[in-house]
Amino acid sequence: MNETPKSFEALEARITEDYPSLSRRLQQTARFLLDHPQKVAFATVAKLAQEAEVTPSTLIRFANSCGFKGFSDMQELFRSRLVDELPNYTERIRAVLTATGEAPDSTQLLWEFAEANRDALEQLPGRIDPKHLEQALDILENAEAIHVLGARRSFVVASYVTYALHHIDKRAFLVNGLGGMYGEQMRAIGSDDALIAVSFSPYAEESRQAAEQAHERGIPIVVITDSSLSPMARLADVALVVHEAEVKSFRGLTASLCLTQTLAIALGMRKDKTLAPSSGAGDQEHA
Amino acid sequence: MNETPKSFEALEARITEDYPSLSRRLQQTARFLLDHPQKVAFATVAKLAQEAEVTPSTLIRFANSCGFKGFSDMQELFRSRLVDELPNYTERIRAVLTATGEAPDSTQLLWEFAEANRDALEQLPGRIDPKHLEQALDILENAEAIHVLGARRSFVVASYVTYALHHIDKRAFLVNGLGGMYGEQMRAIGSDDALIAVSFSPYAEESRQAAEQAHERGIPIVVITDSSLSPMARLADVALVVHEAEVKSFRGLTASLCLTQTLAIALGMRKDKTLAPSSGAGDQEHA
DNA sequence: GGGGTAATGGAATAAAAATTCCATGCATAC
DNA sequence: GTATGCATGGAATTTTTATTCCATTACCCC
Repeated sequence: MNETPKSFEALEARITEDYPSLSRRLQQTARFLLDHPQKVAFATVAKLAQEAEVTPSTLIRFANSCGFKGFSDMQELFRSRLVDELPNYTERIRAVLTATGEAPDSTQLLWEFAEANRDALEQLPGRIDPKHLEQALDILENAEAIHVLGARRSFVVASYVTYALHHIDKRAFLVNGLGGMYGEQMRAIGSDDALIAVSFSPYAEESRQAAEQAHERGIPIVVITDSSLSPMARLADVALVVHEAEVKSFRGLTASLCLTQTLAIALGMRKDKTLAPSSGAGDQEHA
Repeated sequence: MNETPKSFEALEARITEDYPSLSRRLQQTARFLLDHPQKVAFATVAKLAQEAEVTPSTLIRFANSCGFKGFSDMQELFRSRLVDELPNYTERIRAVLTATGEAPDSTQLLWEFAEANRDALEQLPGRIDPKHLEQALDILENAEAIHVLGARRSFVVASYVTYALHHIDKRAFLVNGLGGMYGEQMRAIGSDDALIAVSFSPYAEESRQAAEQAHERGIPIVVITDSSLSPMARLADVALVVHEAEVKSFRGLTASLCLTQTLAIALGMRKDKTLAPSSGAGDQEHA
């Protein structure tokens, strides 16, 4: 047996290394521990065992297999890790920012971005009108298939929406303009389908044109954009307006992703409710 | 006796207020608690008593005098402080959630997602090792061009990275496997280039193979993944591990996006510093 | 200075938690 | 099939930790 890890990082490395050779339950334990170091620091063996869905014995065995005398011994490392971390978020940013020269610029930046995006997310739910959200869901629910349009920065969101829709078993197509075929892809939209158009400033012309075309055909359109003044908004049956974080003139996407994630899961829950009123939406794995 | 404090802040206020009227030992205890909240969160009554140079009984008495049922009860607040920092937000969610019938499910869900993603973002900067971040930037800075690999859910992140890199005028290519040409695209990577591989559970086999191939060729690899147990992690020159929010078995992407955003901008700032030391990174528009 | 009151320390007790141990299950090799 | 070895769950045990209680001390008012 190797020597026992002396720091959290060492433990992490050790677990990573040993992982493949561990038994099923011990692997399960390993994953839980690395995924929830926070909880491990505080909770008791019994509580953790319950959460990780293993028995207390397994936790102890795991600790032993890492070379610790017992679970408590291992827990020490999880705790020491938290002690190093500063308690208050804003304080910590300030600490990093003022200690110029010590912490690298990149880490300061990471704190700034995280904080800015957190702000954006905090404001998001309050700014979205519940009525609009429901209307969007109505449209999507009634659609035979959903086509998703988004260029440049919006492409990221569009591809995520498509991915998420697939996961709830909703037919979805990403209008990606591959081979310069925006027009062709848009014409392939059936009359019972719907369109989700994502568009952020500076609004890509090709997206606008494509959306206009769909609008003329009477295809229902849900627009996700960053301003109600967006040229897309007036084409929309429902427009969802998202304010993104901005750091160093660079806009984030977290709020939009959060919104689209919600759209997809809410849609999934509606489907489940229709099909089997008793079950939840929790049956897609690792989505 | 007043009611028991429900948050660490409330407790702090309460102690401050009561302080003058406390006995000598209790004052001593109060000072110790406020000076070392960190320790209080973790240690046992006996240990703390020793450190504070009072007896265990005194600690218990103190907790009781603040209105708690026992010491453990009070310790809860010291712990919760280290874990979650905003009771306001959670309260708001709960308010929305309990007012069932009024707000539609979808809006509740939006609040949940926003909160979960905020959590993920809160933990992100503390979990990323500044050294790793710098190493990743070193690799990217020295690369002639950067290739970005990511399938399925990771594709969203990969395409965002590519987009962001273009915006800081770094040559970037998205390895998208279009036409089933993963192998071909990977072989097109030059010997002075670098690879960013994004991979989340369930780890896509095609990504692993592609990364393996690059690894054998000695191409520097930066991996962005959700667990240090990821099969990609061992191929990496630097592995950045991100914990994403999870609601209803559906994982978010906000933390990963935030991290990649940071990588791109930090890289941009380095370039600017090299070219014209006086200016910042703020010259790309609406990126 | 004496009697009372509140504070304190420490030992005894109760509660909770960690750990051990064994019976059972499961898979694999023969 | 059967036997063997490791993995697992759960109950029993031990250890640790929190709490209570009471004897002692310090302080204050009379």
